[in-house]
Amino acid sequence: MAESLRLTVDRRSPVPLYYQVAEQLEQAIGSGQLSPGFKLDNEISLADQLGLSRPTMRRAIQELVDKGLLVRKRGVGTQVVHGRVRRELELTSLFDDLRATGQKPATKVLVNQVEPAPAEVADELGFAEGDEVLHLERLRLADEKPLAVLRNWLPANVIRPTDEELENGGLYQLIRDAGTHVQVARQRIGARGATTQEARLLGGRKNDAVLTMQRTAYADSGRAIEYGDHCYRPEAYSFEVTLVER
Amino acid sequence: MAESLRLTVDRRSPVPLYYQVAEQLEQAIGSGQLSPGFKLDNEISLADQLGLSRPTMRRAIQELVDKGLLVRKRGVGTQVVHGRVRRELELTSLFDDLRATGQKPATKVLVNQVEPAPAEVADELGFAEGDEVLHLERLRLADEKPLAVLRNWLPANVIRPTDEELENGGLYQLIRDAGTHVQVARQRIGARGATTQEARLLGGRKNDAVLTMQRTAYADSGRAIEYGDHCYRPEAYSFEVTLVER
DNA sequence: AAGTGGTCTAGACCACTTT
DNA sequence: AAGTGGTCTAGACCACTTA
Repeated sequence: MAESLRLTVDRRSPVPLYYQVAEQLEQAIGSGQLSPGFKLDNEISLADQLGLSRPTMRRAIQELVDKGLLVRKRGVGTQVVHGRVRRELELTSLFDDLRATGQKPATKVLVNQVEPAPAEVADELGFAEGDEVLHLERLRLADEKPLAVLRNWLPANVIRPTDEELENGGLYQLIRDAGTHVQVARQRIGARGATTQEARLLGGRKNDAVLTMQRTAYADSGRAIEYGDHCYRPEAYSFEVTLVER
Repeated sequence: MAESLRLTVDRRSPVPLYYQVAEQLEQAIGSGQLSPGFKLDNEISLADQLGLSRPTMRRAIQELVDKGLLVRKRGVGTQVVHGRVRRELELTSLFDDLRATGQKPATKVLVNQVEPAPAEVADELGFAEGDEVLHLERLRLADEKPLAVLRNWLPANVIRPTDEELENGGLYQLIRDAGTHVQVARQRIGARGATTQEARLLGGRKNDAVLTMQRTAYADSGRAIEYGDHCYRPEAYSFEVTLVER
């Protein structure tokens, strides 16, 4: 089957070649230009068409396989996955997520102080109990409606934001601005009934179901940079994950 | 810093070299032989020590970066991530998960019949409304206690299990046994209050918080192979995800 | 300046699937 | 037998970080 795409690469660009190709393929799939089930040319042929080596073309394809947009089968070929493409869970903050989807995020700061780490927090961050940590509690709103209660603890020497800084952007933006790069985060997602305080903040009743997420994030130095314990109004928020068999 | 590890590769083994190395590194991290914060030798040195090319060594390291066990930083090096390692969300069935963690899984079959696809299901599977699908409803128990209500719909020609087969293993095992390889699954995780029926099955009350998961799985042919709508007792189950910035 | 990971090449051989 | 993706090599040059 012939390729109906016009892929191009710009070798003067600082953007990696594999990334340029992956982006164009992703866009072609997202726009429907490549329909579900469409069979791509083989890797060597595609590489030749673009003037790339096979490993580079292969890496471009692998990016989309990892995202769940393409499937590969040895001896057979590479095909576009059937089914709709949804927005993925990424290593971005809720604040950025909301802004990206056109909802108007807002933040109300409830707690912003340095205090000794509670046992659970010290455990998650790899600290000793009682070491000083920055404790944040925020109510996150989207389009003026309460969405989530966000509790976070950070090592005291990462950031010291003002309430105003917390109201104007996401936590991860502040961490990035401080020159710290978050590379890995482990999340545990669950559910429970809302506490009285949570229900009041979120505008529901005690024991209403809330979606919960506990997260520990690590900087590229390998050290723990943040522990978060969040709860969300489940009518307004859910997590999406794509799993790929490798 | 010198490497304190004894990594070896067996070139006669059919197991890929990068995978052999990744496995040994993962085990060394998991066993504590490589402590959090430990700095690995650079890629070229490690490759030389093992008699591998740099791309192969690099791929071994990348596997563990993707799993969130290592972090890399250009100009600096590769380090073991601080913090505990948890079991990951993988493309396995709940049944296998439970067995792997030593809990005794059991299944009670509630529905096992072929019927016309409801609108939502047809939409998720990419079928026309009314096309025939296999509809399953199961109550999953762990150590004799109810854990989850599992509702699944599959194209009618994938499997036709007996109730007994469903009671003795996981759905994914049956799909694999039928020669179908599941490569990609998209999951949406949320929460809500239990319905009356769910509360009765799970041994709770109506409106108790339940953790929910909707999943669409795709075979390596790219076609949708399963849609599932599950709910879990949140005291007994949660999802874990590792996010990696690439 | 030295060392690190990030990208890229141009091949090679193999395992698996389909014809 | 032909075609596909999976693995692997032995280099190369570059960008970034640290000293």
